[in-house]
Amino acid sequence: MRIRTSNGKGDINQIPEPTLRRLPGYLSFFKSLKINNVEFVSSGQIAANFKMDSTLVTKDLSYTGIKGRTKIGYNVNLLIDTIIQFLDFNSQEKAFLFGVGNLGRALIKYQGLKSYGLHIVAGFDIDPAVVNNVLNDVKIHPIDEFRDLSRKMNVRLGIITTPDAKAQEIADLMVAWGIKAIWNFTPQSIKVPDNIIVENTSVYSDLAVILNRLNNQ
Amino acid sequence: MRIRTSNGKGDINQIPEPTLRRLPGYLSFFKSLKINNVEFVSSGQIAANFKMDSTLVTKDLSYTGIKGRTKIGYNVNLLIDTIIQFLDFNSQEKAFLFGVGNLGRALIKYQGLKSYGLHIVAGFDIDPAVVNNVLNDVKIHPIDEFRDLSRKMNVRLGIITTPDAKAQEIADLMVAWGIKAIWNFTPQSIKVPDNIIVENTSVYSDLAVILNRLNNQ
DNA sequence: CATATGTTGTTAATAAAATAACAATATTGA
DNA sequence: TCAATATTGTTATTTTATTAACAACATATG
Ligand SMILES: NC(=O)c1ccc[n+]([C@@H]2O[C@H](COP(=O)([O-])OP(=O)(O)OC[C@H]3O[C@@H](n4cnc5c(N)ncnc54)[C@H](O)[C@@H]3O)[C@@H](O)[C@H]2O)c1
Ligand SMILES: NC(=O)c1ccc[n+]([C@@H]2O[C@H](COP(=O)([O-])OP(=O)(O)OC[C@H]3O[C@@H](n4cnc5c(N)ncnc54)[C@H](O)[C@@H]3O)[C@@H](O)[C@H]2O)c1
Repeated sequence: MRIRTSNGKGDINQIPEPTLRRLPGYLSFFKSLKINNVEFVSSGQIAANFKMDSTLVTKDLSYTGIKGRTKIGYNVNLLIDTIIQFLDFNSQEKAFLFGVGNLGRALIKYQGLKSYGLHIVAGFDIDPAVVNNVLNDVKIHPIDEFRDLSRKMNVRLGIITTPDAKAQEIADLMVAWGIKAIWNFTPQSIKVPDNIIVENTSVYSDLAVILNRLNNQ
Repeated sequence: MRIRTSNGKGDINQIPEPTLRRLPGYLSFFKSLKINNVEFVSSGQIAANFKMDSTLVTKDLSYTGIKGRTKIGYNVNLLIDTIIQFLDFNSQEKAFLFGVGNLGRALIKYQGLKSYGLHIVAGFDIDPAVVNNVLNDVKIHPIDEFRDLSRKMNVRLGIITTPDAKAQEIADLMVAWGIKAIWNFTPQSIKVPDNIIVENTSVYSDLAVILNRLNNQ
């Protein structure tokens, strides 16, 4: 699911975004290999699993700094550790989530995100029916507590799962109170200063691709 | 400018996937313009909203066949209608959803998907606590009713929101009973015959990008 | 021990996408 | 009416990503 977002880059040897996006998929595959007690895996085997070119796998993995062994392949445990390290998936980045509705609740309840580096530490909503609830140890606060909690907790990442129409006002609030990166699940494009990182997750883009493939080929 | 209507496999003028993925974002923007009674919009204004190059906007829109007016821009209503038509977002493609947990429930309950061409017509689960429930007019069935319902309803699209470890077995079942396209929300890569369309929605890829931007620039 | 072979990892070639350049032209306003 | 100009839409160029080619080499095998 991906929409290329502009990002300031000073680093000339930066990892290509397509590579970055493929790494979590590799990781998931390697974890399942580990469960099946597979010790080594070659770029060819990885490529076959994802129906892609093996040289692309090699190139992708080389960005993480991992070394394979000729005629043997890559050590699965090492692959897992290296990718987790490379992607900061053990960083437990703290995040605030705004809009604890259907999707917001699913994200908060989903424990899997923790092993991919994300720790949602608080939710915010305007609906009295959800405010002050606790889901999975995550407390839901009224919006006006954001300011104080932001100061206290030093959170850099904010997630928007409010209705589309509220996305911009929440984004403005986030910027005002020190959020550095915004993960936007609404289809609405939000406007923020250049130094703020924005990542849009658009299931609609995926849907567009699926319908196009179903109907036009 | 050439109108590109057919996107068959052999067609030289097939729409690039990046373009396809951007169209729903444009659509959302145009809808908000319509709400604000904006009648015309130029590629420059669109580009400014998304912080992108205006020629790319022009190119993207040209694939849908829409014509702009020099010095005026594009008609907003026409843009909306044309993109919806182009993306088959009024097709109400029927879909089965497997695994009515946190995420599956959110998708079923989310009415917004209807205006993006998707109509989830039934859910399937193994948990007795959810089987036979009805969410938003969508009934949850036990897995073993899939075969009969599949025959009856002629559904082409299947959604996987089960736990990761079950993704492959559900995919196999789908293929066996005639599903043509699979939308996979698990990080697990699934193996299916070449003629089956697979779209993976990976929030982990988005997360990888966010953490990379936060920590490495 | 020596040779054949599978695999990595690098460099070169190709393909795809984004950006730039620019020509055509409809609209505005003097 | 006519020149100035904003905007589309095409073609060319540049950039980025993928695929191909191949050299290096560790391992297995005879
Ligand atoms: N539900 C899904 O499966 C799904 C899938 C893809 C995208 N989305 C997107 O996610 C967003 C939310 O969808 P949803 O189905 O969870 O909606 P929802 O209506 O269930 O939840 C929205 C929540 O936001 C809260 N809210 C409203 N205004 C707020 C504000 N100003 N500040 C804080 N909270 C506020 C509401 O009280 C509600 O709890 C939408 O933009 C939708 O397009 C949802
Ligand atoms: N929850 C999220 O926000 C979220 C976000 C991103 C990705 N995901 C992915 O979505 C998947 C589901 O996540 P979740 O949080 O909804 O999990 P969940 O445990 O809440 O839901 C899984 C559901 O699948 C059902 N199930 C189990 N085995 C099944 C089978 N063989 N056939 C049919 N149904 C079966 C379970 O009964 C349960 O209702 C996971 O792979 C997860 O990685 C979830």
